[in-house]
Amino acid sequence: MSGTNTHVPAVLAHELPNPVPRDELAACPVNDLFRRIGDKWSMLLVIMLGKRRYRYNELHRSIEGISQRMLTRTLRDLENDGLVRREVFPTVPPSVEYSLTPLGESLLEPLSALAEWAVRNSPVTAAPRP
Amino acid sequence: MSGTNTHVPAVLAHELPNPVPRDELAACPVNDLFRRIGDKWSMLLVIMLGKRRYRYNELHRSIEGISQRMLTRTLRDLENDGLVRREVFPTVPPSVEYSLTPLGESLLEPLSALAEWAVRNSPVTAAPRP
DNA sequence: CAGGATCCTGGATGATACTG
DNA sequence: CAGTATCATCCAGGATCCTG
Repeated sequence: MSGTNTHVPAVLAHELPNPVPRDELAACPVNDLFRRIGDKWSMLLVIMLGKRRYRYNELHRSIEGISQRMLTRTLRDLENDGLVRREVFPTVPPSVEYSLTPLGESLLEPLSALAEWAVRNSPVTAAPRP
Repeated sequence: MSGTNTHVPAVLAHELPNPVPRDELAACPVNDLFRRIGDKWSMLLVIMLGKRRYRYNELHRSIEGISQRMLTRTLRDLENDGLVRREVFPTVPPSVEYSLTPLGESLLEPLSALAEWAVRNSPVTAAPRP
């Protein structure tokens, strides 16, 4: 992380064109990242897999409220994004293990900065939205 | 705690109960933060207001594709979350200026860590999703 | 066990028109 | 200028049933 902080990172401080075109918006790595892991379950899965590897039904049982459909879809997306590794063991019945890739592990670090901020300011931002 | 974990933040490394109950999920500051700024426009607005203060229509013109409805709603939400300050000047016609609160400014910092990660790994994660 | 296939709904977002 | 109000739309996500 940056010791001497230039608050705004280069990509963000970088002059935004005026008006900000839709393509530019879609191309922004930060917005892109958020669109990928900003959904309902991605973050939680990255966090859980950051602790240890899990099997499919293990995740399904562990996360109350997630549907099979969404668990599968989210894992597939994370896999396509290179954050999660899926390993199939040809046993009978089959078993599949999920874990973080090195890229996924590396994401935990900047996530921690955001997490710490969120924790530190949770009293402030805890107010429910209308 | 089951181990020494350098990169996983306390709140994340913290033992997740099994199964993870919905309340716990909703109460997680990180998930909560993402639910607040993880929408389509919040991030961009925080970033833009991190550079300078803007007036309403100035934002409207600057951000191609945003509707008045969403601009207003997003600004209101950010204001309620204490990230954005709204100042009304009783001129005729009225003018309203938006800027970041100190809290909003402080968010730019951890955001930068995430942004740097996103930029550094954008080639990897740039693959379009199906 | 680890999914795939379908159907369906609510909430997020957009479009448009109007106003103090 | 800075919004509000209303209607329309779209899709993430859930529920359910099925299978190699």
